[in-house]
Amino acid sequence: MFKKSFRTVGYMNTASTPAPADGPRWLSADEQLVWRSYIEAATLLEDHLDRQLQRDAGMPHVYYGLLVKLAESPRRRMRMTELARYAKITRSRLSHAVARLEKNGWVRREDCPSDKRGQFAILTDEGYEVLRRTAPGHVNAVRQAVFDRLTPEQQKSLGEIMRIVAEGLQPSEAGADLPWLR
Amino acid sequence: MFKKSFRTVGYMNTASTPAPADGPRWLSADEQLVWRSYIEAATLLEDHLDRQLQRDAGMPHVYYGLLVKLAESPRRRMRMTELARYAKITRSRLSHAVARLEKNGWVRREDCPSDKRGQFAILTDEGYEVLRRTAPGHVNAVRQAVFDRLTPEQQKSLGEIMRIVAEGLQPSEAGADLPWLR
DNA sequence: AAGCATTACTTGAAGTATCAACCTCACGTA
DNA sequence: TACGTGAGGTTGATACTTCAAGTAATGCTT
Repeated sequence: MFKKSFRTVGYMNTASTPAPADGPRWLSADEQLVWRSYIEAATLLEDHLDRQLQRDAGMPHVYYGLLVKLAESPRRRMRMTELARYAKITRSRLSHAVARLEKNGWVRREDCPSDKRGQFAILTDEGYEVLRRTAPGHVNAVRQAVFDRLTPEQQKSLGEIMRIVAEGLQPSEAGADLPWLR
Repeated sequence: MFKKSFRTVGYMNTASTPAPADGPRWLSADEQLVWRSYIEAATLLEDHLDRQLQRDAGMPHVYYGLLVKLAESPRRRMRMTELARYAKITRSRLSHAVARLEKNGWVRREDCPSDKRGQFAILTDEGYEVLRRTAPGHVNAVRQAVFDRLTPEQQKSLGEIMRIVAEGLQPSEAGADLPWLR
């Protein structure tokens, strides 16, 4: 004898009867495998890169990303809110992060002349130097973990897929699920 | 006149000369775009699911994953180390996590009879109930963010890609880059 | 020009993650 | 049996993230 609803929690419904039309749409067995692979890879990858950068550059991956954005910006500076938007993190998180990077001497702040509420985060020479010194090792880690293992088609596919997912989650779409407000 | 090495930090070398054979292999423009899409999507997605679950289930995504693993295990229990390995997190992190889930009454610990060092993490009825109640909403969030936006081919491709990346980062391969020790 | 909602950003507290150090027990070996 | 090594797991300090609440400047509206 079987329990009536063996494994109906988590992601999958393995009961023999199909879910009711108005009930939850569980993930299929295939979808579930895809999702687990994604979670596992994403977890391992973020972990791996965090460790690599913590060891070689003395900062977590997100912080490294902030320095990169600044390095790519004109005059190596960016408004706090804009930087937060680019890095896909909250302004609060950025505030704390910049505070820490400032302590390291890798970033400094400067008031925005045209908007007295505004702040620029600016990559210092020292910060640039850290980036220059550690970038090769980091790129290498990314290569080894991702690009060297994928065919060109897979790389292309990954790009398309992630672009779609990212677009669907942009805060710009925040109101898109509240159509009654439009 | 151009600076000699414009933008050689971060991920890309945009200088007109190719990198020396023994120098860092920067990401190509295409690779860079793929990588940014990945980082953005992964950041946004993890954030989105964390918020969704924090709001609806009172716990972060990782913790939810632990409950799911336990729910799927025989007798709803798993040894700590095994659970950590499945969830791709460190034992230390798991220890802290289980301590918190224990406080919530969703998990309890039990000594392993055959190995006095060992501990089982066990999903309580209350924990199971939380899962049962919140799983539909979570699956829905995953669907909306990922599966509903991808074609079947893209889903398949995503699964393959992430499986490859995950495999490359398994701790089991930890010694693979130390061939001189074999 | 005086409200008043909004934008830009910061702060502090509480939650979670990481790292190294630690304890206990298991197991092979002498 | 005693020793040494390693496995299973926890702990506490420190770092990072999140959330809610805060300050201050902007700009619209009347």
